[in-house]
Formats: sequence, C-alpha cells, structure tokens
Amino acid sequence: MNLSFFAQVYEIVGCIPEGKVASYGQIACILDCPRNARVVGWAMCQCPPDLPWFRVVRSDGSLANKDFYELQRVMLEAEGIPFLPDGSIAMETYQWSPDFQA
DNA sequence: CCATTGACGGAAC
DNA sequence: TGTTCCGCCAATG
Repeated sequence: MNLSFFAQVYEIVGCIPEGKVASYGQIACILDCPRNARVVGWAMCQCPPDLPWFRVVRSDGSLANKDFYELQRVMLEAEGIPFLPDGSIAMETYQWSPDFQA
C-alpha cells in the first residue's frame, strides 16, 4: 500500500456510495492524516473522470469554488441529495460512514 | 533542491 | 455571528 495520498484519496472517494457525501477532512482522517485535508482537495483538483469528486464537499457542507459549485450541486441533486437554501447540503444526514474497506 | 500552489480546516479577530 | 488568517502536507515547476 505504498500508494501516494493521491491514490489513497481516489480509493476513498471511489468508495463513497450514491446519496452520500464525504468531507475533505474526513477523507484525510480516514487516511490517518487529518491535516492533509488540503492535499485531498488538491488531489480532487487532479480528479480523474472516474472519480465521483462531486460527492466530496467541505466540512461545512458547502461546496468549494463557484465554478464547480453549480456542477457539484447538479450532480448531488441527481444523486438524491437536496440543497439547502443556504447553498449547502445536510451533510449531517448525507455524510458517508467510512467502513474502512478501502 | 527550493519556491509556489492548492476543490481545506480550524482558530482568531 | 461572519469574515479573515494561518497552518498543514504533498505535488509540480
């Protein structure tokens, strides 16, 4: 498992089921590196087309860049995750429970 | 090898 | 309560 954080992040994100979301810090925590939240986000920037990056949101339940906000919003709504009038999602309800099966 | 960047997180103001 | 700043780590140039 000498995969870079990069690859590990891909593994975690790829394990997120539909209708669920995970925060960058949560993924970093799964990797046992809660401070790598930024690295996770950076890995998402390199997100391959196979990666459901749209299921990854901020700890606040809000999205990141405006450019991706609308796209992410559409993708999440398509997954069955409604957006609050606040512009964020009820991550408390939709946050994915990591099973450590990565 | 050094400097910069980056789709974050939390603490400070 | 909202906004701003710093810190953190890895990858790229």
